[in-house]
Amino acid sequence: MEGRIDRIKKQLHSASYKLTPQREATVRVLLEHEEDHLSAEDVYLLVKDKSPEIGLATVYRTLELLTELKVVDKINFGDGVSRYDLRQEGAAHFHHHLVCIECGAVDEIQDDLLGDVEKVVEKDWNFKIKDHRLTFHGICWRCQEKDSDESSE
Amino acid sequence: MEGRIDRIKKQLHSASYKLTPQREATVRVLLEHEEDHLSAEDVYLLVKDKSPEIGLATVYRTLELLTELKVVDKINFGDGVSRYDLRQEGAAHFHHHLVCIECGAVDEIQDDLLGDVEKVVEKDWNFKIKDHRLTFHGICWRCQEKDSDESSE
DNA sequence: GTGGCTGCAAATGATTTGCAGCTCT
DNA sequence: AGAGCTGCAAATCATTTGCAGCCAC
Repeated sequence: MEGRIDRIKKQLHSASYKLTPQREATVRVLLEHEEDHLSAEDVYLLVKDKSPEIGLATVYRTLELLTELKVVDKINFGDGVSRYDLRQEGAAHFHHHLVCIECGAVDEIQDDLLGDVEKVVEKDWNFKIKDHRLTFHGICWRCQEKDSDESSE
Repeated sequence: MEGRIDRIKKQLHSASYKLTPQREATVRVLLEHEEDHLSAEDVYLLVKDKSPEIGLATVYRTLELLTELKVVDKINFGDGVSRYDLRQEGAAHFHHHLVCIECGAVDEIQDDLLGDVEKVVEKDWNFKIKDHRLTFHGICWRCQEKDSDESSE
């Protein structure tokens, strides 16, 4: 984890930004909650536990900065808030999401499933792809089990 | 177009809603701008041309209603606003989008490119897919031409 | 001592809501 | 007269911005 912070620090420096204590605290929260899909408010509350003086605006500014540097991706699942998701280090493309319409859980798919699809799009639509967003909405495995338990009771 | 309005009217009725003049005006605007990706404000301004008494809140309420009935899909391209996109009649799945990061244009792909990918997700992640969102970000064909023109000048 | 960075409070902008009035039956 | 629907204005919520102070080099 320290190594990862160091690398993010270098990324900041090479874009002439500093890793201030507030920024570091924010990054640490993101690293500690890599599996989650935190909103700015969520991040703010978590950072506040460790660094109570931090302001919400600073968190927003830091998240914006990290988005710009492609350390995180800003995503939107259709509720009113933006969520921030750490990129896998070195990942060429953004991972995909499975959003459960019953329980709201969000799972990640790290595999790149779109290789073939992207070739088709680049060729047939003459579109030079830089990034993508793919989200499936449906029923997660947990809810499928839960549902079949209930119906058999 | 009249047929389509009739069918939407039936959909509303079967969910015990009425096709009021304001709702009809809103639906007509959506049909006339099927290619576009209008925000609520955009729709409001266009409806206002024909029916100046309409209120913005009514447009929001109508768009919400149409989303619930799956007549339109609410989408979000990462700018702060929701956009509303008519579903193709009878389409099992939502179409895909190509967002140009240079000019902002949004093109649609109606083909279902995800058939194989969905099979993999359903099987390997045990996820029952109900819908999806796929958006590519990159350079559209128009900007690619424009860019190469400029560099050869 | 200057520029980057911060916290706070105020501003903004999209969307939602409360409510009184209207419409159609 | 009742239910559904509307327009308006006010409220709400996420996010952004202005600004004075602070900190590190």
